[in-house]
Amino acid sequence: MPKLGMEPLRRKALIDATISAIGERGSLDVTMSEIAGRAGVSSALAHHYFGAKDELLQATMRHILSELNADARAALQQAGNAKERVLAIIAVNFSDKQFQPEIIAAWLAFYVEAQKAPALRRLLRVYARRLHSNLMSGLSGLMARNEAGHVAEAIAALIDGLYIRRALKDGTPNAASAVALVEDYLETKLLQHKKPS
Amino acid sequence: MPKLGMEPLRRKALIDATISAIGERGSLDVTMSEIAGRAGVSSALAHHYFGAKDELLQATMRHILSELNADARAALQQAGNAKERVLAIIAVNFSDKQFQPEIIAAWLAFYVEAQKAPALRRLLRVYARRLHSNLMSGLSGLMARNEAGHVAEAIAALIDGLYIRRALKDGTPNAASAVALVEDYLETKLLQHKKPS
DNA sequence: TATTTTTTATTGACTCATCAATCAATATAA
DNA sequence: TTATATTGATTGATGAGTCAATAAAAAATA
Repeated sequence: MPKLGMEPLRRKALIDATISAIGERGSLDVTMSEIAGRAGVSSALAHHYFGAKDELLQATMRHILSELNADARAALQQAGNAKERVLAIIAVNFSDKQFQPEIIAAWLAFYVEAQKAPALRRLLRVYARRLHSNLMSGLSGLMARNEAGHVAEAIAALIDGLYIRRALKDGTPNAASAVALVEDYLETKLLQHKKPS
Repeated sequence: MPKLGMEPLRRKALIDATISAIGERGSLDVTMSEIAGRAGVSSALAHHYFGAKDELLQATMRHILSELNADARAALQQAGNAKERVLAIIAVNFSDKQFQPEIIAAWLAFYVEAQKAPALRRLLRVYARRLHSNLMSGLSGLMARNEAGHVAEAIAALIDGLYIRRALKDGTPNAASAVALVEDYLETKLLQHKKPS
């Protein structure tokens, strides 16, 4: 059993520390020392493994994105029909794992940072495209293609909007009501545009 | 004709400069010198009139909020019936004046800053409440009260979501399609819950 | 009106704190 | 004895906030 190097362990710990630090401060204005401290190492080591702060932030965003993606894939696997696919994607975005203060704060902060950092902007674009295509994978079986496109846009906007609004409220975010709201929208649209089968 | 002091002029100029600086940088990471420079004064003067940077940022947020509020009031004045009231509020949020890159960037940045700055958080709460009650002023005439509440929540989330998503795209934001999306949602809900009259 | 006096407007230069990034030095393991 | 892991101490830049000094305008007084 080969003993792995420290690198992957440290990277993971630093990324986790970054998320929790961002979650607590509510913004990317977190020092490398703060992050390193949470991970139990010196700031010099953080620089050693990530080079610059930007890269650590990018890696963190990439991590959040890939977790979300993994969850989405798994959920789609379980889904039996088209409608369940859509519901699955909605559910993933408001799952306990995703819809928690830390992660929400990180999303918001990264959205802002993406305004000046092209690398982050690219990452967020990837996320937007993936969300859209995941939604379409279900919606296109339920209504006309162009209609499905509009509904996907609306659901995506609803999700982002609910995230941002949740960030404003105190206490534990209530995922249930958020899901209910989005599902209600979907239900309404399904009644309106039911594809003849 | 009394010659007014410089204070109101400078304050206005500094707030405008703040908005444009935030718009360009895409975040609140703007120096006082940068802002002061844009307003054609020294950073010392900015401190003289506003004390601290936080206060300038708060004043800027308050300014944006009050402009939006003024527009909303004016639009509601014009509206004849309940439905027009709702449409008016939607229209205001995507008007040329509000739905422009600078203002959108500012909103986004302020949302993030509100996570740590209680004063800004309070301001955003006020905005959220006002938007909700403005929407309700029309919706409650169109459907049952509890249903109206849900629809108002959804419209508010859609608006915030469309703002945040627009920030990601390049080029001039396309307000028309955003309005169409929200209006389509409203239309659908009206068909579904039309109040018997 | 001409003058001093006071208030308002404005800035350059400075201080102080914070932080990202570096590096030489040390410890630990292969 | 070479590669990996780790840090304390340092550097350098940046930027908020202060302050004493000057300019300009307004008010008061002669």
